[in-house]
Amino acid sequence: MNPLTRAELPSEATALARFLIGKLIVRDAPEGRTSGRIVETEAYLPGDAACHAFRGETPRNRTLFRQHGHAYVYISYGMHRMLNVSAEDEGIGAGVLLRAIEPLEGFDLMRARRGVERLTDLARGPGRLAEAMAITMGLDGDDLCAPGPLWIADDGSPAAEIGVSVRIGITKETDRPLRFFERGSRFVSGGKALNV
DNA sequence: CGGCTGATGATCT
DNA sequence: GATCATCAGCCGG
Repeated sequence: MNPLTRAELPSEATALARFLIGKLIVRDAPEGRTSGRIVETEAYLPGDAACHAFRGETPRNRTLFRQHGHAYVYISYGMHRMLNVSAEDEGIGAGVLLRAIEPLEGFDLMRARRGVERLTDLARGPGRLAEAMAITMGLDGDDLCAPGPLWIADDGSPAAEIGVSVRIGITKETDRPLRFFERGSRFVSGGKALNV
């Protein structure tokens, strides 16, 4: 398991969203380590009305404007946290939403946090992923390319076959093909029709 | 299964 | 005051 450096990450949101499929996200918490293979992402681009950065920088979305490879965390529907990766150069607001992982380490910790047993229910969907990985608002702004509580890595596993679809659950710019996923994975959200 | 709905609060207008 | 990158639970077929 090799930590990813910033230089290895594409600094364009669509390319980064594709690149992250099959990579690892690792959470080192006081209770222990949980990690997973990223199997589903969505890109939110500069000039994209669905992107939180669309109306300019605010206190909430400021990490979207940081150099690519920082964690942008926010709360959705008052209760779910979403984990994103800032995607472009300093000053350009764009991000990649992590929507699902295939759990690799810390199954029981994830089960305890989620309150469910089934492996495929632990981190399928962005809210579930964040809960399983104990993503808190305190992680907003964390550098994913540096040692710390949350980081990304490559385990050298073969490149997955990547499927593409429109993004899920948004109300603007609904026709853009900016959702990426590992084809056929049981750990992808959105139902059978959305994993081919 | 698929479809619908209530929960719930930060954020911005 | 409206909006919202979600989820679990419930209902019907």
